Amino acid sequence: MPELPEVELYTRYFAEHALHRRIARVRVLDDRILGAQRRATFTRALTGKSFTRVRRHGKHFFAAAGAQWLHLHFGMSGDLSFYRDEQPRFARVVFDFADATHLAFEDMRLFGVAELTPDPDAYVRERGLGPDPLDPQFRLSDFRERIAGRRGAAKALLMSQEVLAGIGNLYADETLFQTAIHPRRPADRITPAETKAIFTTMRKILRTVIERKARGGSYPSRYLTPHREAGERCPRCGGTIEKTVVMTRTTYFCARHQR
DNA sequence: AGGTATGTTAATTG
DNA sequence: GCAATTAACATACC
Repeated sequence: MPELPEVELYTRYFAEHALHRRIARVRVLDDRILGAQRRATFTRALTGKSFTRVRRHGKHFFAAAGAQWLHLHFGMSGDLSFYRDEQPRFARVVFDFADATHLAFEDMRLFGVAELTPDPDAYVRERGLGPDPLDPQFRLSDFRERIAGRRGAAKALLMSQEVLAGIGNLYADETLFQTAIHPRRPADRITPAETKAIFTTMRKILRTVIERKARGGSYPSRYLTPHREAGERCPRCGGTIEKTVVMTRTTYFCARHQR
């Protein structure tokens, strides 16, 4: 599930519950979640430490502990659960704190990763991740430079983590819906005005969704997201929502106002 | 039973 | 050679 807004909420959740508690024990319940790292390396580095601060870049989460950073990627089904008694069914890594509370990293489908990294900035650089759209340093001019020369589908552009870090299938569709751009439009046929609209609208969407979800709310009714079903009425123009596949991903759009 | 799922990457194609 | 596309990954649920 998680894209940038959801990972932002996980980050806040982690900061609220898991910071400054002594890690008495680290339990890895399925080694496949660790990627290339060895279990002993992972558990040894974190045991006895405590998480002191958190960071997020796109869909990537980092928490400082001692000299290392815990890096989590939530894949398609990752989630966090802070609890006292009931360990979640799909917990893959559990941090047992000294005060008898626990934080579980759950991931049913195992596309996620839990690992250590010495430096989040270096990680982002080495991975070639693009800027976080909500970073105050991120400018329209940066965005223009990053998309220059690209020819693929508009949707592929927004979903590329090298262009921008954090947009996935859902918010790519939502951004294109609100800027009236067809998901298959070639990137080199997006006008400068549309590029600016994407830049502004995308960030507004991310901020709005974070705020709404933080208060336990749902998506605005004029958004595409609550109408992600073929045959639904478009809340902007009254057209019909269509379902198709773009770059192997299920895509919803309004064939009347998205061109 | 089969298709589907809000992600990433390795492999393949153009 | 580089950019764009596709296949593969693992698992539960409708």
